[in-house]
Amino acid sequence: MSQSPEQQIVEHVLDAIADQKLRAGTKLGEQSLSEIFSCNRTQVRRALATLTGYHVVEHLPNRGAYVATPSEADARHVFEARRAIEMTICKNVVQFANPADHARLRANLAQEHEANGAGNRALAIRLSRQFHLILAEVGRNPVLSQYLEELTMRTSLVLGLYGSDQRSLCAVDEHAGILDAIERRDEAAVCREIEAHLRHIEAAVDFAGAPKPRGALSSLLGPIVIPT
Amino acid sequence: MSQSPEQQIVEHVLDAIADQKLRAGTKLGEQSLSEIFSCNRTQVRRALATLTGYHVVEHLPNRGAYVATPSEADARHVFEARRAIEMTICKNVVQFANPADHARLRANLAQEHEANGAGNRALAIRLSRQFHLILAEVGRNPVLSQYLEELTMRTSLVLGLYGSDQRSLCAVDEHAGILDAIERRDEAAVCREIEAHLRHIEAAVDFAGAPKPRGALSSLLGPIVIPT
DNA sequence: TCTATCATAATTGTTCACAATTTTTGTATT
DNA sequence: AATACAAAAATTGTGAACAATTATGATAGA
Repeated sequence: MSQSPEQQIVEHVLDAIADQKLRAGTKLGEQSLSEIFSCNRTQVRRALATLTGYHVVEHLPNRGAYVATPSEADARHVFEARRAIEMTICKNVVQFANPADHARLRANLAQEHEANGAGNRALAIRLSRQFHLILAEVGRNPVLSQYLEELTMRTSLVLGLYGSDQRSLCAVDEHAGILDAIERRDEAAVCREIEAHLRHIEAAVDFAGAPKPRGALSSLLGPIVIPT
Repeated sequence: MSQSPEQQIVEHVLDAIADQKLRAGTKLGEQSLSEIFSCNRTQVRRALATLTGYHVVEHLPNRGAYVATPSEADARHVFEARRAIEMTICKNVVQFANPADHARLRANLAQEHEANGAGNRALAIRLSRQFHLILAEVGRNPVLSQYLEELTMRTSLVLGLYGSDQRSLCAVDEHAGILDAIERRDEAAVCREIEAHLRHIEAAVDFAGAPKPRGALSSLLGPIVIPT
């Protein structure tokens, strides 16, 4: 039932990054992780290698693994890649989306609104990312889905590192606009809006401001403490 | 000077796949590889994990690693992703390319012509792939470059698996047309031509024909036999 | 007080032996 | 012959010990 320790570590770290609980620069010590997830160091090692492949972890030889610290250039490259990929995804979405898909997106949107209303920032961020990932699924191209998963992760890292002004969260309304256009099957509008949306997010990033300090690993990750 | 065994294995396997010497379905045994590259099995293991991350190797638990066998759907998804990514790359190329970049592309094109004239199919394929990778470099977005590297690899796998009629090699002329448009800084033309080019390659793939048989590992890879 | 040096501790990297699983081979039975 | 079963061989997976490297902290000298 419960998956392998390796997958567990990968997913927990990804979640923690997406939720901005794990910040850029945080050291991911092998021993710490093996204790937190009560598993062998070998499996930690593999998980870290996988995360390094996703570009969300940087591996310094003999010095350990750290949550990646993307530069401004990295960030801009990630945003450009997102525009390229999400544009194509959206074209597919307009073509393929059925009522069930629409419902799924609507449901996510409602949750997003609710989280925003309740001031639950962490949940709002997570649901916002989720919206894009659902779009990718509906687009029915696993290759693009996988790339977007990686890119949204890296985006989370950027937003956590450089921060963004408060308006970026109001972008929920942009999601609503995109979804409306999708239901109208108005491809041109969808493309226009998704691109604008991504540019707004990028514009909201404050690269001038000093990168925020890194957090500590501590018990941010998996409180999977088995009391035996 | 000489890189780590792990990188060596990764690059040799990627080269062999790009050159279509290693075909889809070929088993990559850990022992065989460790003997061929005269290194530890651990390093083979890591290399195979990396290749799995690139989607060019499939890992079946307890059964070993095999050169991936993309389905027709996989292939179409890869081509669509390529269109999305190379389109954006090309826009950047038109914007950023300087005379040195033009020269680099011209040089590659000349080699391609030569290889075709000499009937050196393997070299022609390699140079054709190279052309796209140089474009990516000139586009100056490492994120897109890396994705394209992976996607061209997977394309090689597809072409090797399903084969393509002879015309696909004549596509060299399309490269020439693209380069011309780049030098004219005609963005619209470049985009139109690169998309057409990619669609031609996809159209040339014969999915109806039975997948070609897999090859043997044998000594296809690294003849790095150290006679001691 | 600051810096340099050295010993100690902690962390990462590598190797190897053993366990678990799958594949192959051989044999017997129908 | 063909199939089913069982033993043997080969292959993959795991864990732990050992080596190498880096970080830490104490001590001595300026």
